[in-house]
Amino acid sequence: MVEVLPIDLRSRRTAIELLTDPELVEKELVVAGWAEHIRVIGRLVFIVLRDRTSRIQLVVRKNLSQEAWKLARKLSVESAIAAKGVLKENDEAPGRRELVVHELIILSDAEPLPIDIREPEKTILAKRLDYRYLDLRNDKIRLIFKIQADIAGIYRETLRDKGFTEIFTPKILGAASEGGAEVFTIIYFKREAFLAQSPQLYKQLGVISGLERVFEIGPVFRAEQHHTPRHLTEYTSMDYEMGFISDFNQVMDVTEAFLKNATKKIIDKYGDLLGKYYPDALLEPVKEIPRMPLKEVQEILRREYGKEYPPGEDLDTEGERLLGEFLEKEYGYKAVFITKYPWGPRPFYTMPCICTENPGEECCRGLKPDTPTCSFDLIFRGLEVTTGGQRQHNYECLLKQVENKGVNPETLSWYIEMFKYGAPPHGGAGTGLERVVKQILGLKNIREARLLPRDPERLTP
RNA sequence: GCCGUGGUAGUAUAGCCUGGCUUAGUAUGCGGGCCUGUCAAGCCCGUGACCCGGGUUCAAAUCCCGGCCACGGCGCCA
Repeated sequence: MVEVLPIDLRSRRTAIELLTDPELVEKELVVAGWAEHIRVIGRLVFIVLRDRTSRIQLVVRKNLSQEAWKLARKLSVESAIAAKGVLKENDEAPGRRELVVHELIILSDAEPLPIDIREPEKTILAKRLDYRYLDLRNDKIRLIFKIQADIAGIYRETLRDKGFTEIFTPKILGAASEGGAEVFTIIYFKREAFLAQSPQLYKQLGVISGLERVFEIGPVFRAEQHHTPRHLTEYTSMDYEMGFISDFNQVMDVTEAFLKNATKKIIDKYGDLLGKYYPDALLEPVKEIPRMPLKEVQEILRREYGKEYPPGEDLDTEGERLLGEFLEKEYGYKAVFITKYPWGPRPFYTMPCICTENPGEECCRGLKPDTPTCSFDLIFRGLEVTTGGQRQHNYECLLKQVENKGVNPETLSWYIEMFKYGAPPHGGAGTGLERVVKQILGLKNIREARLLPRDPERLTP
């Protein structure tokens, strides 16, 4: 038996149509959505109905439809409902229009809500995440994910326009690829396998394969027990890799184009809402991104804040934050590329600067922790959002670098082999999507920027 | 992983320091009632809580230990 609803949802109109379409006034219309507010005023019930587009007020009068009125006065907040009625103009209605209802059905009744969805900041984030589907009923929260989707879209657009091909690489790996970050071990039938912590090696495969310019937007996994507002164990990495570059500035150009594009388009589209909902949101697009060698940055931090860094040391969290503050205050810069990181903290495939200045087999001999490399980080509003650089494409040098880092070449044999067959000079970068979203919106915690975050404790929902 | 702080109704908090003065306070939600122009509606009535385990004590929300969880700092990282 098929149950036929008394209201046909195929003729459903959206709230925004009811509010704006001049043709619809005085017409009989169907709407459906969630009952956001229910106000019972005696023989009169006001329901604010919310759908994906907007909200429209429904008025249910006892003298018009006793049946609908009875349902309406007992309706619970956030129930899914559908209504049929006549659209009227009324100065007292929000948006100056309301639907005078003569038929109402409850599609799905809602129990009392376990969290306050009207003001999300009143409930602790952990509780909101337990009920994320209810948390998202709030416009302000849904906005985060609309912006996230757009940022991923802008990344895709930016790279396609530059001739990059989107690829999809494995996330289940037979060998832990990069070292550095901890990897998750999983059981793959009867064998041990690993979750990808980065698409790095596969992006390079994409370049060498002849695609030349590739990108990927996909999940990566980091088995690190961080308890910070900027780490997740699973996040979305936006990566690209490009061949036939003359130096790593060309790589930074791509990341720079993306960040400028993203901030401009997001602010153009959502600037008003950002200002209204997120007091710390970025309201000015990123215009200029200076490129400063790490040594210079450390010199500034020493001079301005008295921070000391031994040679071959990366910045610490405080240093990143202070640098962001300083550049913003002094020059109005929202973002900065820190370049020429020393070999010590960088992975084995990183291109040492001496190899680009004086190519040859000798260039990668005797790399020391403080040897500068053609690599960079992008700090956006005081937080590292991107890491990138030029990669070593010389087979002999690569072997030396693998050895220098103490990586077992056998687990990487397929990768190292590639460099015997015409690997062009190349480089690329990886950007954390959630970090970009966090920094644009000025969110306090990265978990807010992930639909269903995973951290060392949380595995549900 | 180390360090710090915290865990009280559905939600958010007060009480904890100085154990008994508490029938655990407040706001909001929720249930019931009144109301034909509400718009975070209003008014009246009602409902509901000390994270788990152990210990100290005549007596534990309160003090001690362990666990779990949360938030943050650091290392590290996108």
